[in-house]
Amino acid sequence: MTEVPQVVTPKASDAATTERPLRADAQRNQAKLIEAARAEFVEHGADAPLEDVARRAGVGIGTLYRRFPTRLDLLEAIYRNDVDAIAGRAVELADEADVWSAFRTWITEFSAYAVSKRALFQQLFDAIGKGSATMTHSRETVSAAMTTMLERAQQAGVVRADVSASDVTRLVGGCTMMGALEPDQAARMVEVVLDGLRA
Amino acid sequence: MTEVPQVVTPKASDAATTERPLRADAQRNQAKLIEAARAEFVEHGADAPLEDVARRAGVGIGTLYRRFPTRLDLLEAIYRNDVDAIAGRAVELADEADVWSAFRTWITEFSAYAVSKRALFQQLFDAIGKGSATMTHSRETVSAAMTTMLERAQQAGVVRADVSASDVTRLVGGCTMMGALEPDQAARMVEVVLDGLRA
DNA sequence: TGCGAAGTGGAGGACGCCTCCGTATCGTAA
DNA sequence: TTACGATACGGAGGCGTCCTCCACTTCGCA
Repeated sequence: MTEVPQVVTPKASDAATTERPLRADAQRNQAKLIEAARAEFVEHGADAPLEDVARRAGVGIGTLYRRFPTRLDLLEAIYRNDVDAIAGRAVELADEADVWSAFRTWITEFSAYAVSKRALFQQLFDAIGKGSATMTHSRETVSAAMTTMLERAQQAGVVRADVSASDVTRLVGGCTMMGALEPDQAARMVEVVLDGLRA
Repeated sequence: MTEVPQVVTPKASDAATTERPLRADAQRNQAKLIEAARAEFVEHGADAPLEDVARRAGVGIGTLYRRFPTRLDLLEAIYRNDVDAIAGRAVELADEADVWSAFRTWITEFSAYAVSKRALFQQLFDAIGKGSATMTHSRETVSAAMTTMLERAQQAGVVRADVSASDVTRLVGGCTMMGALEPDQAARMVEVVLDGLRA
């Protein structure tokens, strides 16, 4: 219900490291594992048995462990995947004729997603540190998407011109990440922020 | 180093429930278990084997499980214990001649403790919910201690009069609980707050 | 001092974690 | 197309932790 991401981008080898790409079957399995893990973690919490994840993905437990040596690696992969999906959603929404509605939709989806995964983020964040490649990637990706959405909305004159992308990120982040809020309370706060942003 | 609490108050049956008190040996074991669990969790993280906790306490694993059916129950007991210790510390400090120094010490210790256990709290909080007896007890106890410390400091004229206990709690809480801060960064923020509070 | 209630301890079954290596599949070069 | 090394797969099994269960011990009241 608050699940935004579905897009499984097999992800071309990103960083500088010159590793040869995964074999085709391995790539398929990796994608299946991420998908299965997401589903399993949603249904049974973030410490569902990894054997169940492997079974659901239709691969052996050994394959899971080769690709994701720890549970955290799996969580990290899901997270990256989700961040990419959120950015992808911004691209999709860029086609919408109603610019305000597109902006509004994106912010709402983004924050709903953030709320639903707050505890998970905290855990990841604590474990891998804010300097990690994943966190940098996440910051940059979200920031780029936010900039795109915001600039379009500002050029169309539906969002006030005196706020920056980082302001908006901080505002929305503040509504969703701090404290243990009820989802609908966070949603109300986001409504207020959106109201404040509208030109 | 950031470990404030040592006081193990065996805790008279608190709520309304008319349960007969624990037998003396059971009470001793309960205290030993809490103490051992605290030590074990500090040394090996919050998912140290419960068998080790039992061994360290010098009791059987069965005894541990009878008293604390889940790991969370144990964490909860430690937390309650700690909250009581912090409140106890406020009482101790009420004797200090230098009122400002006492206030400052208490706030510093309080926040250092909060920072050191932030992740744990988050976990507990998410698991048992803010309406739980433990959380209510915690809120009330801390609030009472804060009120005591603050009023004394205000009457002595060392802390500005226009702030309430809940303001201060929120300020300090804000420095310590939000985001994944480095301990010394949090400490600096607390310094700033203290500076702002001084009359 | 005796006796029932309360408490204890730890063996053992269940279950999840993770490794290891024989087998299968891929992809490239001829 | 074949052939062959590199790459990847699967899952049995060893290990460690969880948690239950119940025969035995201890407490504390009369």
